[in-house]
Amino acid sequence: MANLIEDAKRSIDGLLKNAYDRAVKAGQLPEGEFPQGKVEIPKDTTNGDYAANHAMAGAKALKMPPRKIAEVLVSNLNLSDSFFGGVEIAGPGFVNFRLADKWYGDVLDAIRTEKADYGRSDEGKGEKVMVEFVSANPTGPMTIGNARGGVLGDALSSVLDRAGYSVWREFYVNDAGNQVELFGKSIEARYIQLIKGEDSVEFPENGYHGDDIKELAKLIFERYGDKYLDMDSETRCKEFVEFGLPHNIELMREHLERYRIRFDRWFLESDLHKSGYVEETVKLLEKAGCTYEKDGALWLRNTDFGADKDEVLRRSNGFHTYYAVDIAYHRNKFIERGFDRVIDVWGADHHGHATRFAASMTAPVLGLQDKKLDFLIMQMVRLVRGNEVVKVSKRTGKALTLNDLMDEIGVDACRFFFNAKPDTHLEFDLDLAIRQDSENPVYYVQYAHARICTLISAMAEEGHSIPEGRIDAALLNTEQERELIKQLAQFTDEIRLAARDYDPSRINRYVIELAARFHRFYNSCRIKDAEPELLGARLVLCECTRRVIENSLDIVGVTAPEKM
RNA sequence: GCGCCAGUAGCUCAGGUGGAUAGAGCAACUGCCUUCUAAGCAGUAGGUCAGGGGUUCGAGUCCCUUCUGGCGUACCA
Repeated sequence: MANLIEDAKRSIDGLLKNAYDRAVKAGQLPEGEFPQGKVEIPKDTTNGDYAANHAMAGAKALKMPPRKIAEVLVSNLNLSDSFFGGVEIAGPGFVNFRLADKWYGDVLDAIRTEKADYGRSDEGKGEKVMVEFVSANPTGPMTIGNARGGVLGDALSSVLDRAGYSVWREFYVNDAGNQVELFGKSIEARYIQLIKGEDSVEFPENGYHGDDIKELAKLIFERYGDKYLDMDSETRCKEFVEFGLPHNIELMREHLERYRIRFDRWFLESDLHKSGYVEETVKLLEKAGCTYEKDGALWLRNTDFGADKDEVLRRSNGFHTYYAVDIAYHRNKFIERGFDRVIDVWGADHHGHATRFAASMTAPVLGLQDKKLDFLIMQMVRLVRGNEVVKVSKRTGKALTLNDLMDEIGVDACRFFFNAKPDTHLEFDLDLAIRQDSENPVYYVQYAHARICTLISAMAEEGHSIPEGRIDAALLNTEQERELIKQLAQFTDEIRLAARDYDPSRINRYVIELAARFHRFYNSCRIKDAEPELLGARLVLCECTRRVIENSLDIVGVTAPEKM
């Protein structure tokens, strides 16, 4: 579980601290608190591989000009046996360190030892985290929005898992409530229309207009004929729902499987109703005096918890609102199932709900004081065909489904493309995305991987296998080789940051940069005609690069092809 | 009205919690394949970081304000 970047940074902190102590002992610096500085990787490598700003940060406390402090510190540095081979002072007082061969060798060793586990850390200390995502309504097929949420949730889960959290993926099935009733009525209308003709019955005003509903009606007719025609509407709708929901859920499961997403659990909303858990949770809030009655409905005093408005828990018709169910569901996640942290991946059209809901969850009676509820709010996807905006609406039934999209552009491109920064709108141009050419960055990365695979097997055929054991990193001394190794070293830290910020799209950017550095190396450093030792060292570098590309793509859920 | 998210090159976007001369990709232009995959590489050009104030050694990044776009503000979920 190596993180050579953090190791290097920590090491610089230690080296400077020792230098400071020596300088104080020699009377060169005033005694006091060692200045808290930051170690960074400069954009421009002429400023070294790592830059420390301790001298600048300590200028005030030590009452000396930063450059002078830097000079004293550097003159007291002892770099022997460290990761570093050189140091210089630059600009207003930066102390710039240059990495030595040992560090580069350690990076390659770590990758070769840890293999598929390279990139893992114990940052999360096994904390139990649930990521709930997709949770699409089972009343119809999944859409482009679900495509984005699916990748974000899945990649976030992967990143958290590798960062040392214990991760649980969950799909919440809204198989109860208003929209399910509407679902039944929509099938009913289509069923009757199918038998008695288009104009025989009016379609429900807010019903689901999609073709999938017609197909469900057709399926029912093919299987059971007109036996539902004389039934009373209520029973008929109930039976249609009982037929349609499992059918749709199974379809979603299939499509998500194709999308390379597998959930640990599909949690049914209806179970919360059946078990009485919703009722129990609402009673809890009622007893604690968090509610009041108005206009025949039961309201939650949400403003008491900092929200901007109160919420209805039980409608005047006696049914619980989604809001009450959501509170019960999350209470179940934390209390009954013991998750320390829950991350809900929601679309931006729910963000208002998220803030109010987060307020509700602080109600003391729920007992979630030491629990953590977070939201990953992703902005909307705007579907465009050239200059034309494509409307996405389940009701009109004209939305492009996730499955259609996978047919059109392939799963790899889909997964890679939707793993974009969550908090910006995603403009998805279908004309562009449908093109399977170099414009799509996924090919750029996959090409690098395939290039390495064929190279390694071609070399093997010529009798050059990858050497065992530690290689002499001093051989890999060109700028391109050093830059490539530095990028390989960055992987563990990149995962840590992606987990910390709930931003798995960092891995996309990371692996694109990794591929770029590999291509640069490949173009400037010949392998085939190199001296045997250098050839071996470069093969090791190739193999390490291949491994890290594979590990990265695995997080995003994209395949790493051996040839293209 | 109020709240959340965004505004960086012609287009799509990065910018590591305040650091050194703001970066990629695409599009445009110029080079590099009898030599390991040219789905690649090297280079040129392209900027009032939406506007205006402020905080400090130092701001794309933090604070205030104005403008623009998206979303939310249901006894729907």
